[in-house]
Amino acid sequence: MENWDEIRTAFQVARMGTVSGAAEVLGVHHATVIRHIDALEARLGTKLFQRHARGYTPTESGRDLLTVAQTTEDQFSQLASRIKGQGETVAGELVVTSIPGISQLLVPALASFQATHPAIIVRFLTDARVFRLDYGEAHVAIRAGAAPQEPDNVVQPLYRMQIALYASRGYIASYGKPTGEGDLAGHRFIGMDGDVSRAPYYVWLRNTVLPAQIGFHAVENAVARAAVHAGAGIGFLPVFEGAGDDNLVEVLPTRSEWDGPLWLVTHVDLHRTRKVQAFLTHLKEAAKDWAKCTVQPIRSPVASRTGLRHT
Amino acid sequence: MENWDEIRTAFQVARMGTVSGAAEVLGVHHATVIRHIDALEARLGTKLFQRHARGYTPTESGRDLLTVAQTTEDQFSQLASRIKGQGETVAGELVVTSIPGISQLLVPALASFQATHPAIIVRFLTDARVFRLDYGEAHVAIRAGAAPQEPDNVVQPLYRMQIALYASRGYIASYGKPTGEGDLAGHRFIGMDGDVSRAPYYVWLRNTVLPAQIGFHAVENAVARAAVHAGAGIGFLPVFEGAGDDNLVEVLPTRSEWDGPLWLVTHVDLHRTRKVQAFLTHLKEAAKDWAKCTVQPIRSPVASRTGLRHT
DNA sequence: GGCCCCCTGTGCAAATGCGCACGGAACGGA
DNA sequence: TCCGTTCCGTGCGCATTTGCACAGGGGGCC
Repeated sequence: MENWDEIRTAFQVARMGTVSGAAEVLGVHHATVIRHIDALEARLGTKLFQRHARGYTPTESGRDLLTVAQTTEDQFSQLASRIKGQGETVAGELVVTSIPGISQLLVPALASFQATHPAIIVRFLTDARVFRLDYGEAHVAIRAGAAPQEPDNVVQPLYRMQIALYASRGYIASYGKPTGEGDLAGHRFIGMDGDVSRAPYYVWLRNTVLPAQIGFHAVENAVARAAVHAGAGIGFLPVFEGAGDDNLVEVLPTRSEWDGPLWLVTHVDLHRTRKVQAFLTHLKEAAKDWAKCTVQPIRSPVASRTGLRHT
Repeated sequence: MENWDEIRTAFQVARMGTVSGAAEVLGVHHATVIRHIDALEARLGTKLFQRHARGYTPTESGRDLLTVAQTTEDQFSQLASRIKGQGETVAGELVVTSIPGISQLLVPALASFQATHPAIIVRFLTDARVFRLDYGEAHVAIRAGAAPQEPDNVVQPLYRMQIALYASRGYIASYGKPTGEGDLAGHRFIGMDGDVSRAPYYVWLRNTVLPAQIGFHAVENAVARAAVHAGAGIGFLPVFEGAGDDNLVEVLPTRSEWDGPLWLVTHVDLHRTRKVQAFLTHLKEAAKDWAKCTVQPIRSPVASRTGLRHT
């Protein structure tokens, strides 16, 4: 049953009862309609219509086709309205992705967006691998680091994440608190392997302290955070995490060159839809508040337990 | 939502994930597939797919289209199997039409055909007006009189219906029984108006007796039959009706020139289908038995009552 | 009974749509 | 890092499809 257009033509003929009427509805010449019917009947090997001078009367097969195609047309028109309308409504799935490290920052904004638009279903993908917008894996991505350069992606700055050096109270009790940048000798630091190690503050770290001082290497931000809590050394944390944590002491204040910029990335095809636009404005509004307040960190069981051991 | 073929193309792309794969399934060039997708998206004003080098990933709209078109394809393939198969099976509706006067003859054959093929639904149309086969009003028609000449109709002889002159026992008791063709003076006859009056036996009647002798004119065969039963005069009846009726007396025996030929008529488009062929052979088998036995007439209440009044 | 209108059906020319070819890009494996 | 494969995307020439015009036929109305 190939060639669905011929079915549509036969459907209109069965509905109208005449070739001419169907041709007018379909916006084609009546000769085309006749040819479609002839082709379809030849392929099926059965007459769909009784031809006479006053029009075409559907046979049993033709009436069967009529009912089937009627529902098809209904389905298709409903589909068309859904597709045409869904670009204009804020509803359906919204797939957001980011690196896991900033999920604490984003989840409140996602939750409030979902609360504002109940028809929205949020799907928040956080994974070590980068989800690709051009493969349709997500509507919106929040990326950290250098501005993404991929074509067909709309990139706009979202937030400058301030970074500072922190140590746990236990570490300070054991090794003392450095007085400044020049007083870092003899201290132990938390470093990173992998992509994150190319972040400007880790580059600064490798240029400033001896390699042997970096005694703990992680590949995940969450592990580095836990290491700082556990007193394994001095490590970089976002200010929104470190500032609200009683167990942490700011060793060195933020520096603008350490700032981790966050980028709001969308695919150009989805950027103009109302759903994505609504989320972008919502997220940018939320980002204004990130500068004012700090986020209470969620203590993981491991971090809490090892942190308490030092007190 | 015009152009169902483009929906079908988009459906295959969504199913396969690649333009090339869809093109292979559809049996067209992949350039055609791309053009269909582009046209459909332009008409809908929405992207149905995320394009990338490894293929096409359906968006939310594309996935919606996928599910809708999937059911459509299922429906169409089922429809095709039904239509292709129904020409080969003896099932579904069988619409038969005839003049009302010979329904008693046909109904037993229709009933036994329905019993032989339980999947058949018989619809027996008897009406004063002639149903037109070329308008698809019936599959098979049983016509009486001159051989039908309409084009596109397949006509074959079915049966020669023998006609004789009958009177009720009451009429014979009152007016006597004519001894032969020369003894009809003073008797009263039942005549017909309309098309039936051109039947050869009614022509014979008008040529043989005086107009004033035809004292009762009917437009329906059933009325004429009832008039004979009621003793209103001598009238023509098929032998299969008159011979088995105790209330009737044969006034003049059958003559071959009175014979009412019955014709089996089908439309050329339906003639070759198995369903119609099965019915034609069944009916012709039944017609062989019509010559041997007579049909017990169904007494209408009026005919019975008035007929008894004369006894 | 005659006229008119509507509907079907077909030959022919034009146009849309198709296939083909090539270029480009990306992913995976060696 | 290079090469091979597998995609997508586009310009060009051609074939199928479409539109047009006209003929033919039947039904209804006057």
